[in-house]
Amino acid sequence: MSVEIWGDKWTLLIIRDLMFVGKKTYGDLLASEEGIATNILADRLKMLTENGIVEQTQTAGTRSGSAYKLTQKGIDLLPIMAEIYLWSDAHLDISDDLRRRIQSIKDDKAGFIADTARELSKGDG
Amino acid sequence: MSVEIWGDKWTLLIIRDLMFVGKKTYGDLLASEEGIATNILADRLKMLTENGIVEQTQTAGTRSGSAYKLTQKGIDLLPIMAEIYLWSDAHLDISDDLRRRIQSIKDDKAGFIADTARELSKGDG
DNA sequence: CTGTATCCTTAGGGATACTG
DNA sequence: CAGTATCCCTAAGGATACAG
Repeated sequence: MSVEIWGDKWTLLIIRDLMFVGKKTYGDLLASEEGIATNILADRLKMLTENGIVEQTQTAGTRSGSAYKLTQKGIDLLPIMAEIYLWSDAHLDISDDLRRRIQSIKDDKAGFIADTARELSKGDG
Repeated sequence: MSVEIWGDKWTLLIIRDLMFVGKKTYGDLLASEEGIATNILADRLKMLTENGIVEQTQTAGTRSGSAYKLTQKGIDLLPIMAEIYLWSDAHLDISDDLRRRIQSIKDDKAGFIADTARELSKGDG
């Protein structure tokens, strides 16, 4: 039951950041609000890459594949994340800001997922 | 982002067992395929209870509230679990048996969720 | 900036004995 | 059967120095 992904705090936060927060680089992810350690971040990115959920952008020529992005398999996690947010909205004490952003999921879940997925797929190869 | 729940392997498995496997008692849960330790199980059940996701059935008079069940808040996790299963079906190497059971979610997700929720709510007080 | 390597500490958790 | 209490040990992970 994909416990590797759902049984780890940091993995979840990385996916969130790549999916919704627009983070792309190692440095972006490192600067997460929660303060992940460098070795942990590297370890999780490796695991996610090995599992085909994340990949490094190869802009062929650009030195260092510093950018990460979700693969289609990773993008397919969107419905799960959306449901997690909806549940959080209903049952958790969250910030007004987050609640406002969740409103767009409530307004049109399918649309939100489709739009976000399209955005994440930009420039896929 | 409810990292308590989604960042812990055992918590996820307990919810799964209560939600889909029909387990109710401490002993049932203890006998999980994955082999949870007694102290860990007790700890997680306590955490889930404190978070209002699980409650002990009080059959008023029956000694020892040995049965656990999901609260409404816990039942509301159903859409998330359903999406996790759908994702697993699409992207993971799972058993034929599990795939067969997921088929019923694919056939009618809303119906599956409604039916399961109703089943879990039986005898709520 | 993107990682890798090491060190060191703590907490998670397996095993198991024990209690109501 | 339903938990609690201990013990012990490994592994997760924070801090940080180092490397490409």
